[in-house]
Amino acid sequence: MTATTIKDIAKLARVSHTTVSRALNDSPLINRETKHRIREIADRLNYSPNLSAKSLVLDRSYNIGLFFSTLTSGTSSTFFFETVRGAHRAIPPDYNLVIKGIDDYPDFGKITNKSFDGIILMSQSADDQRFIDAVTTKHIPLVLLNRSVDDGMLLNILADDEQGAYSAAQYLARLGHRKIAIIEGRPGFQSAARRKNGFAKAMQEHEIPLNPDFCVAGNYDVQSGYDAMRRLLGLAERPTAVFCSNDDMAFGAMKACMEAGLKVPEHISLVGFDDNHFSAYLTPALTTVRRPIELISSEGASRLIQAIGRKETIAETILLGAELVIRQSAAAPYKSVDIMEEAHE
Amino acid sequence: MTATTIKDIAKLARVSHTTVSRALNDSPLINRETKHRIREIADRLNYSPNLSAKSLVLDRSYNIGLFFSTLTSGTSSTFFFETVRGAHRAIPPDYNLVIKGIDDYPDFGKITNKSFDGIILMSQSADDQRFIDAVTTKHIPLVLLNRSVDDGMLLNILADDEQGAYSAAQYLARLGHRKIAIIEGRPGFQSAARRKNGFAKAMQEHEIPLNPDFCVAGNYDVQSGYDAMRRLLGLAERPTAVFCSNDDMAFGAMKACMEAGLKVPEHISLVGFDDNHFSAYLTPALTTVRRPIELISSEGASRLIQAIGRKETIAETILLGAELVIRQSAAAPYKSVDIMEEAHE
DNA sequence: CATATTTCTGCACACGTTAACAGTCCATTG
DNA sequence: CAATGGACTGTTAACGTGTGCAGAAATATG
Repeated sequence: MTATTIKDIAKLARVSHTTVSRALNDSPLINRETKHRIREIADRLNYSPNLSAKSLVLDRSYNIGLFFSTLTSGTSSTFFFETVRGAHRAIPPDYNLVIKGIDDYPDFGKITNKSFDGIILMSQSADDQRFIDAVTTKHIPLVLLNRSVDDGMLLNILADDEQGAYSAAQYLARLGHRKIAIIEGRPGFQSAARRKNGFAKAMQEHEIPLNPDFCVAGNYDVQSGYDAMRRLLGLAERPTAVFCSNDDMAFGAMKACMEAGLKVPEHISLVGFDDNHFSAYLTPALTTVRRPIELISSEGASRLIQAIGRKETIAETILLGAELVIRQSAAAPYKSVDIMEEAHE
Repeated sequence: MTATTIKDIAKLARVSHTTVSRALNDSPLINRETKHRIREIADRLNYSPNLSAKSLVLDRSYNIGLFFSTLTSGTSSTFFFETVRGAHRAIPPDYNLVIKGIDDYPDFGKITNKSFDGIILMSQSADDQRFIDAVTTKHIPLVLLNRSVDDGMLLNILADDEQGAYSAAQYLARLGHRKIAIIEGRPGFQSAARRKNGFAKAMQEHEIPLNPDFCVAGNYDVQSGYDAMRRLLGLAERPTAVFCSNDDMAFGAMKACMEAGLKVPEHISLVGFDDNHFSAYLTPALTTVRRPIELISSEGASRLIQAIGRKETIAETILLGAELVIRQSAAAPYKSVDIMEEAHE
């Protein structure tokens, strides 16, 4: 009934448990034939080592913590799924991928180098800094995804949000838009700031002044995109194009447009960010920016595994390119088309 | 540098490590003042118990495995997210929620009652049976979500798919539709079969014969919904309403309709299943069936925790109601409206 | 043949915790 | 005053592994 241990195997093989341990770990000290014999017995008994005992003596937990700022809200499901999947893919099967929210912990005392061999933090808020400090002072290997902290001591991996937003905004400008609005991301999230920066940079290069009325708040929720769009449509002078800081908000925005009787992209152009699972299947299909979340996550996980093996920490910031995906939700502005047509005639 | 242990505390408090252990576990054997003194020292040293050592002696891993059939494909992100979130919510913070795919394991030898205190299986395929057998023969507490196995020994928790599909199909019939098609779920998935059953039952009650041309295959992907719809639209006699076995496929189907110049719900009615995060924000908003995934998962997790505590297994099948959410993607059929209008005049 | 060397195996302990059992001390009882 | 019992605390072993060191056996070396 109780699980078989190396001692059971030792008895059957008439050797000491030490020899069994060595044989199963393929130590060069053990005779080939003895190894063979022991392994066969182990197989026969369906032996599987007790991880707790191993952990205790080897000082490794075989746990990799995948932490999110919170699991209760503010995370989109596609984002979550891709992150988990990326990490899962890169982690050897003998490790446990443990999902946690930072807000599970009243304090970080219980997080020790015994409980996690390494931690992947999918960081979504500047509030995570306390957590980062706690983890680094305990010398637990850490990779930080999605946000950069130029601590000089951390491995950061993130999408180039600024460049991504820049290409999206530039695309709108090149289509001929001059009245371009932005629905911003959740306040306090670094990604929100970076995307706005990229947007602003493109505006500046095209010599389009940043109209404060055209910069409306959002929080990455579908609903907030809907609300923000209604505010924009209530303006005396409406924008002809809107850059939404993520796809969820673009969904909401599109809904608001349709309710107002506006056709996308004929009357108003929309661009999103993230390339959600569903974005290609909207009508019109959403032009957006693809952020390689799964790649970020898997890259982070495999670097973490490496760092654990080598017992060294690497400090570096890696930006993975975000790529504009052109579909149907953005087109040349109404007016501009008229003007061009008139010019042709 | 090395973490503090109860022995360190013992030295400082001039007691034996046993006393420390008892004090920290709030044993009634220890004097109040002694407890106090010891706890203060423990706090001061930021003591946190070594979980591996605890696990070894208590024979509990503090790991709860959350298994999916696979993590690489075939799982929708909202489904995944809600499942994880539900389990996470119900599990005490000192447990680790470990995410695994069944297909991570070439064989199940490494899954022992030492590695998991309990297992939650979000089962999506009949192929999971081998896994279920392996887990139960090892006497690891198990709850089975989303599928039922009337093994007599298992706790099953799932949505009442049949009833849900039945209400959706009945709704379409009551709207006046007679030419109703179904886009089916992934072959081999029990949910696919149950939904089709519910659909068929409603058809039967309304004395609508099941037209084989109107039963088209899908696999729960957006793309498969799109493809299936195109097949339906290519039929000589088109359906006036389509029940899609999940929302993802409904998305694809809606896209196909629009491309064909058909308006939803004016020309064709669509109903989905799952109530995805985005379904309410489609245009038209999708009428669908809400399946309480997060509730299923959290209910399963808390029952599992209970079972682990009491060291007993409960065998039961719990069906949680799936509820029709009426929005805008289904309406009375074209023809029927005309007929009714003529009758009124 | 004696000694040195290589090859293999076992003893004993360690990891950090819990728990059965055995004391110790003090107060209460007869 | 001895005996009994209650309230604590300590001794010791155990959980299942891995590892330094010592030792045995086999082989090579002189």
